[in-house]
Amino acid sequence: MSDQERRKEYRLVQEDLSDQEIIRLEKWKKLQEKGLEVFPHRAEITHAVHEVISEYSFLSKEELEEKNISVRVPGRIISVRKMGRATFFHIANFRDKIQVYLREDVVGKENYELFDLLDIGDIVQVSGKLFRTRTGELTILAESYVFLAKSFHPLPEKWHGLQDVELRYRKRYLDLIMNPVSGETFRLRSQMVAKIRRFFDERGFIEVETPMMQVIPGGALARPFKTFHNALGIDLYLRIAPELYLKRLVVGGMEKVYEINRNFRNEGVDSQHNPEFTMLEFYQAYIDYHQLMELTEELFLYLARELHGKDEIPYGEHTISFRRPWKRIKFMEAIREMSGLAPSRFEDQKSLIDFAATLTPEKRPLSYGKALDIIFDKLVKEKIVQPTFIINPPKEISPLAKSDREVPSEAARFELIIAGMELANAFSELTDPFEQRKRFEEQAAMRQTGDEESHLVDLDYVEALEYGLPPTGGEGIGIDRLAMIFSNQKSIREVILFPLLKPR
RNA sequence: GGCCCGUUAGCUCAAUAGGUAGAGCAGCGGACUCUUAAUCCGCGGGUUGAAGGUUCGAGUCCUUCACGGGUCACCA
Repeated sequence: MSDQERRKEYRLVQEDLSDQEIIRLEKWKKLQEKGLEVFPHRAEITHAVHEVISEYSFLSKEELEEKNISVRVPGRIISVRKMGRATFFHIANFRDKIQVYLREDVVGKENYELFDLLDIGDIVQVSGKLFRTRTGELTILAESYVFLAKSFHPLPEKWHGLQDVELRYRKRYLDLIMNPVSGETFRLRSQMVAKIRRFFDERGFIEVETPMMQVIPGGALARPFKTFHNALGIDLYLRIAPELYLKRLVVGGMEKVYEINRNFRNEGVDSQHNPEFTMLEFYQAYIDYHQLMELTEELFLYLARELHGKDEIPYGEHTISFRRPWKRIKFMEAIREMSGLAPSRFEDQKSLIDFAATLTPEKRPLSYGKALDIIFDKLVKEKIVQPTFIINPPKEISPLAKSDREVPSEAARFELIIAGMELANAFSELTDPFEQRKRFEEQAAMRQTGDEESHLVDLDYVEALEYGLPPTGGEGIGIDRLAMIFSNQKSIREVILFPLLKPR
């Protein structure tokens, strides 16, 4: 058969086949001709790779010989060292690997030669006895092996792994096969989420799921994605936050409630933002935002200890300490102390607003509160490294929060900043239905002036408040960013398995 | 969306000043029964992201486009 005929016959997705791919397809055909099942249905295994390691890696060479342990382990071939009539190779799964020793005098000439039809990347099951090599590595002395799956494409280079960032995101499976650090990051994320659930479950919270598709997207200041329901003939929005639904549940008597789920915001993509991201929101009746700060400190310290066994963790150039108590500083003081602006700049509100306007391309007139928010974001946030609660921001940028009891222009709210990123946002929830309605109407007025991120009026939610929302503290924590902190990653795309990319 | 950078063999990267596109890994053939980036000998592998342009000659210079990374803007 000519190369061209082969290329036509083998219908791989990728149309131009390399020599290496044709060779792999030919080898696979030969396996077929030998009567081997080329797409087997199941494998009878005794251990996964990591189970062999966790159960037996502490046994010495002598102990292994004495115990004579047989295992049947599946894995992907990731490296091969052939020396005539003996071959060493490693099989791997996720982030664990184990060596296999294949000898012609053990498996027989025919089975040994069959190995020539296998390639790096193929998945096999190896049966044999555990032993230690001269250099002490735990190894399976193969007595037999079974073909489980063919890899028709060559894997990336063994030493450097897969470096191309775009390919790592588009073909995450290759990243996971080749780069152990990546597997470790996602394992840590999974454990982190499990620990968060345990933390809240142990404190009597119940986990719920609320609508992702909403008629009025609320609970945050952001632009939504729009979609359409055919049968009902209505516009729907992917949620920007679960907040208003969770508070309806507190009205209904769920006094401690949380949700871990996706939010969608129709905004830019960068190292700290993905259009869909995972958010933890929790609400506890009868507590205020000061008690939420205590709870937040507890949660983060618990996670640091459970995931890393210590109170301080490295993040880039820094060491972040979760030791309590964390710094608390008023929003306005943070701006005065850290923005680098001269004290005289704060004497005149109008000139401050004009200055803030120079920091943003926004053409609309800014309110005083919005101007302060911009100055905080641009000049202050990035300077904060250690966990810091920024408390009492302006009320007008906090339409769902109670006012501070002493300074009514301030909100009973905090934002948690770590490593220059906003990790959490929390407040004493506004429970007064009349005030809530007024705030919504003010937001609606802002929308009239062109602010697309202002909150929409949600009278159904106001009606829920009219039935009585107890005093409640509520908080949202960005799970992706939290995973960044705990896995020491600088880009949100490193902690999201399939970040949004333009289609190829 | 603006600006800067990148795109060369399956992968990781080279290619002085514009002058015949190379190496390592991977692959193929051979030697080799404790190797682990195995080693040794030999061989094949490319529309240099796409399309134009300048030039005797373009991976290299110019223009446009595509995708990605960084940064700024919006935002958590």
